[in-house]
Amino acid sequence: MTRWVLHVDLDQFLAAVEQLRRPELRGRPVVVGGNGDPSSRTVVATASYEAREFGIHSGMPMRLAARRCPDAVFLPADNPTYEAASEEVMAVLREFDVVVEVIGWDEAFLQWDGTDPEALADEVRAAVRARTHLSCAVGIGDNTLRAKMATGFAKPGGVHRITAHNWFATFGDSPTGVLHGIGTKTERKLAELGIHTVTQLAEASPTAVGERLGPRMGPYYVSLGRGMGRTEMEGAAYVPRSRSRETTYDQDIDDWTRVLAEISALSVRVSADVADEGRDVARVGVKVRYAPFLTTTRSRTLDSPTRDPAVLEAAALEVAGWFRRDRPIRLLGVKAEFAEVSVGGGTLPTISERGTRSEETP
DNA sequence: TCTGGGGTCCTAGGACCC
DNA sequence: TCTGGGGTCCTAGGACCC
Repeated sequence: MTRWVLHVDLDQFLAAVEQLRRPELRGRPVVVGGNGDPSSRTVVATASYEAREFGIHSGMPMRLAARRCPDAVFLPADNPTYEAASEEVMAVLREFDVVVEVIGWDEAFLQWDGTDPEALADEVRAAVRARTHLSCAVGIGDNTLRAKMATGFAKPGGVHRITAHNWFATFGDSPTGVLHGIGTKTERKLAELGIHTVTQLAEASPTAVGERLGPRMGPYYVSLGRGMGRTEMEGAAYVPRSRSRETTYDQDIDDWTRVLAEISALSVRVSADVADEGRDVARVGVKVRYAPFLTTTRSRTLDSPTRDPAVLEAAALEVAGWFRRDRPIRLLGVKAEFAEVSVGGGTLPTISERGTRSEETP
């Protein structure tokens, strides 16, 4: 028996769900995102494979997507429907003899001890397809990182395995940016240290990298280069640390009376989410993005934790009052950070215990 | 091509206390 | 007197991910 991690990733999830409930959309370029208006200030959440052939991909501004494929079907994101579809898939996964850790609507890790992970992957794909009519790819690894990276080779709808045996053969010469957890900024900083490839990162001194990139992040990045990841999944229900709501306006806002009204409205929405959560809030934050794209945040710890909507709104308005008012605003946001939570005997860290959290990776 | 929304964790500096 | 060292909390910002 060997410990395996399977990374299950649904193909073009949002577009697939839309094509499922509207069969006339099958085979057509479908773009899901924002309010469905391709002229609004939003980005693509998911593009169907047909749309990807026009060069449309997640994160791309809607306006550009519309220019690349004017005949695509543009749909608003219908989150409740995607959540429900996701729940169905996760329920199928939980029927296997595995520990399921949900990563997002369309992704989950499975922890499994056995001898033939490909056989399990095939069973999982078949079960998901039979029960939900959705297609998924499965990456197999000896830890989370390798399983996740394997999925890139498995898409769409296939299976691929990456372990310590083929890690360096597969990624050794690749740029560090291919690693899950290293983005463009970190890739650039590593390059400044003379570290360009995965192999070079693996062989780097964790301390030296830590001096440039932080005492925890430095050694963590080196571990990524070595292909290290978790082998124990978190099977317990996810407990959120914060809830937030934010809106980008199609027209910049200049009128500060309107700004405060929007902050109130956002705080009401956050309070509703907080009420659903049934937990007290310890800190309230406000985010302001000025035109053209300058983002600032301010926050305040409450005198005592509360879920009282009136107190949360008053705090949000107070914090909003600390911002400069002399330039147009394109985005406003309100965030609530929860006080400590106890879950099944254990306690999640309080806000003030941030930074002392346990290691994620060896 | 002017760049969503909802999250997580880390970093660093200053306040404050002993 | 111009000089400490550690520890915790708070805050703003950074980076990354789905």
